[in-house]
Amino acid sequence: MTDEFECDRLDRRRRAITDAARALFIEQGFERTTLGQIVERAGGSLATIYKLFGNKEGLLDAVVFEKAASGENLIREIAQCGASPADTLRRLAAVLYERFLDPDDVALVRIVIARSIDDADFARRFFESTAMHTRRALERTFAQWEAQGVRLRGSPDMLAEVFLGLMVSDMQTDAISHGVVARPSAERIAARIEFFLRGAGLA
Amino acid sequence: MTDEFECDRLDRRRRAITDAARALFIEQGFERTTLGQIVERAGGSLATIYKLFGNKEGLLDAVVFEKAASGENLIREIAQCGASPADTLRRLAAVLYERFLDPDDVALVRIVIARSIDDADFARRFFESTAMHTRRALERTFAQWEAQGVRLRGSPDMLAEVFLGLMVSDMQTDAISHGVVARPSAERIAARIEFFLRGAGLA
DNA sequence: ACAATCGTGTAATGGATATTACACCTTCGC
DNA sequence: GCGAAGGTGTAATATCCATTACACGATTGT
Repeated sequence: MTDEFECDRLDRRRRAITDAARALFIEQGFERTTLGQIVERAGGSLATIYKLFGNKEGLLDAVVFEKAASGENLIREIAQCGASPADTLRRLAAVLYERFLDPDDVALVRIVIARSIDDADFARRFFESTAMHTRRALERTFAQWEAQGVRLRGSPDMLAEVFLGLMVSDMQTDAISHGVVARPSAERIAARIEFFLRGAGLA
Repeated sequence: MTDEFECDRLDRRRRAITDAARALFIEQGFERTTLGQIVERAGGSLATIYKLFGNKEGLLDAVVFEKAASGENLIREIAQCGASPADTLRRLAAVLYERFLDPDDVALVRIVIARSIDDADFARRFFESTAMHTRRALERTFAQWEAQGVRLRGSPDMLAEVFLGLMVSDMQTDAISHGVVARPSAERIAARIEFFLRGAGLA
């Protein structure tokens, strides 16, 4: 009896392996994680990993890009709710913060940065498939508002840069400081958004 | 005849080694750089490295913290020129950008992040000895202005966070993206400062 | 000039781990 | 049930590099 979730045994194997690999990479980093540990946790065998992913780097690739769904859709959804620009940005900030401060995400970013020392192209692809899309989507949103008659102080691309910079710098600080700095409180985040709205001429 | 710049041969040796190590770390990263390469470039021998630095990590430590002079003094100097808050911040931004976008600095930050996966404490010490000092110095500057009667929108610590966030996010983006994103033009930077001044109620 | 101190060059040592090879055994279609 | 296709577990292979050991030669103070 073939379960519909098991139609392809290889798919299940692939999943089990990437799940185990992701967990181990997040715990220990890429270099410290041995293929042996992955097999130990996921079952299966070394040979299967090589068959499915080519080599260890192929496995990292699969892990990183599997969850690299960009914030693009997120932004589009929230932007199309029809709320005022200020409210839209407030809601957006809350959602993006949640995402950017997720410890697992931060750990993966750390890994991408570390890996990028040896493989610059890897970092570029990652950046393109995540932050770049998010930035462009936000830029389009600002441009759209402007086209609808909203007066903005600053160009859409500068504003997108700054807005994301305000969100992301905490994640990046966290990536560097490894938890020295407490994550910002809700009040602190709110204060930043109001700051942004003033700067952009929206409040 | 002992040259005054050569009073201690060990000091010269130490310098030659850290110079070679820094260059190689920046070029190739920490892991890929072998002690053999360092000896090859600096002369001397493996035994000397172990005598002076204990082990490979000790050498990285020396390299990273030797140039980790914080932006603290910089901020104090510029803040005490007596210019208006707005002009002080404009000048500060120019100087900090110069510093944060230096490719060698970015490469070292990448290395610190990579290393922090295995040694969280290393990252913490780095962060404390650099960004943390800069942040506190800026915070004190804002507080001082407030004490002198300047009206600010937002608390000194929130403003310091945001100001540095605006400066630093580019460096960090660069660290991640490995040069995908063009570094901001002077105009772009200027636009950001004006944005900050509006947000802080200084313009 | 002398001897002791200390850096130098070379050559082990030792451990870790990605990658491959190979001989079983399980699974699935018929 | 049967046989082929393909996972599985184990055990090499092969390399790479930090670290240590050691014997030689240079430098310095007297």
